[in-house]
Amino acid sequence: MSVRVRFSPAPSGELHVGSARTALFNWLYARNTDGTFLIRIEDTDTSRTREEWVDAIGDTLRWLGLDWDETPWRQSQRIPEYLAAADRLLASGDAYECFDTSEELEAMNAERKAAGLPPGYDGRGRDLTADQRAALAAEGRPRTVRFRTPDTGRSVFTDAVRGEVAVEWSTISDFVIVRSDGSPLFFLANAVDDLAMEITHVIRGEDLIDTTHRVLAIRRALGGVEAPMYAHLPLILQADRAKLSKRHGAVAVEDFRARGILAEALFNYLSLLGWAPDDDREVMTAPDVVAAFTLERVTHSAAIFDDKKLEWMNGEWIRRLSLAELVERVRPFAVERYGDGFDEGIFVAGVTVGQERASTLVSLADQLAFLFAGDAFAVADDVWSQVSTVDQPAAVLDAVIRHVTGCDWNVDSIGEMRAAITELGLKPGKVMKLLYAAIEGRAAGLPLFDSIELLGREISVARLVAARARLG
RNA sequence: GGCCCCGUCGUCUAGCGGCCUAGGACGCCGCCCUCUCAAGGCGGAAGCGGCGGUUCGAAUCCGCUCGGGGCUACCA
Repeated sequence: MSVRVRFSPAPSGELHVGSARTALFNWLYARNTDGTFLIRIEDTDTSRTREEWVDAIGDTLRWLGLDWDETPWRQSQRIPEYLAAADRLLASGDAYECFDTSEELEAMNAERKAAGLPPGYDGRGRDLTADQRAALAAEGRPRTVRFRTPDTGRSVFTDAVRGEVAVEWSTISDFVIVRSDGSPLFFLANAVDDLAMEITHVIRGEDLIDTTHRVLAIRRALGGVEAPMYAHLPLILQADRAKLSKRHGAVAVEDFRARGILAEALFNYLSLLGWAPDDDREVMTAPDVVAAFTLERVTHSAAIFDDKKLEWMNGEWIRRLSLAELVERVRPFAVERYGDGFDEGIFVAGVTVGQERASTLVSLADQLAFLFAGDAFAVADDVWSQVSTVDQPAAVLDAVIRHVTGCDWNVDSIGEMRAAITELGLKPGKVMKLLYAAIEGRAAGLPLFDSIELLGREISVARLVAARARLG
């Protein structure tokens, strides 16, 4: 039987890295097994769904390199299917109608809490007669449909990464599957669709592990024979071990993209959060990961998202890109910043020099600022006060100005300024930050000699002279 | 509170009874290279949560305990 997996995002915001990791693992499994990767938009909660997010999530998945195989399913277009399923459950007695108001339910839970009982529906609507239901409905009370869970016994399923997972049915009370506004809930839609889509493997976050029992119960009641294999992935946590949230920096994939993280790097990094190949490889291409991916090697414990390691990996990928490719990746960030003074030749030369040490596309684009600053170039006060404290700043600048004014115009000749500095009895490394600031406006940046060559003699000398003048 | 899942360096992980005086990577520290450094090279500190068992032998198996996370909605 061919593998069919699905990624089912709720379009209530941008794609979260946790969701992206779930999508990625589904995709990896499908590609590794030559199976089918499907998308299902879970938009039954109309109050939280926004159409723009549907497109945005698709764009993000494509950017990450995750392609899907068939037209995405939309739960909002399948409401009649879910309600028909609910009717069948009603007819078979697996579900029943309830007419409790939210106030009554709140009061019920308050009572249970006071009595030391866990919260949950007490089953008060289970045995209403048809007449009673009609009467309650006539009162204008809200009508919901609840699924009837067993009172005894255990629910057991085998998870591909966790093994056997079991829970007592007595701890799961009857739950709502159709809201009072007539719309279906997650559990129902999930069971109906996994059946209809012939999903063979459900790969998702561990936060959903407890819902599996309920979805599986509905599935069985609906006549589903063979259940899909479930695989619950460890959660991704932030540094304080709490769930990833917007309060703690970037959590949306688009945030990383905007920061200049490469899709290759995020793909690679996310692959290694909760999974590892059976060797020491870390920097891996998508085909490498696809070839090595198995559910058996998915790890069990929650993983903390390490931004530092992501940045390191991003640098690795920046170095692996061809120059032409890197230029195209940096371009939008550079155009955004230097639109007016943008010069293609200078830009490409700058990226060439910066590729070796950059960690993000944004940091690389930022380092190019001095090349496009023109007459607006200035060294910020805080930078200046930090770099002007080197030994003999005036003598250093005088010597360098003299050198740059007269030397041949190539990197090696420009670099001979080191000798001029040494002659002053100084170690070049100790005073270079002054020169970096004078030329690039920052204490550290693109390699200086290349930068001076790129800038040209006239502008370079002018900037050095300006710095000298500032010393007084 | 109840239920479920999880527990190897700060972090991601390798490990599936002897190959482990626990390996790799990020980060950190030091040194080197050197024109800054966000790159490169070399080296270092750093971990099996705890307690009992099983066994000739346990990071690996079992129990308890402690700790972390998740769920407990007319969200998904």
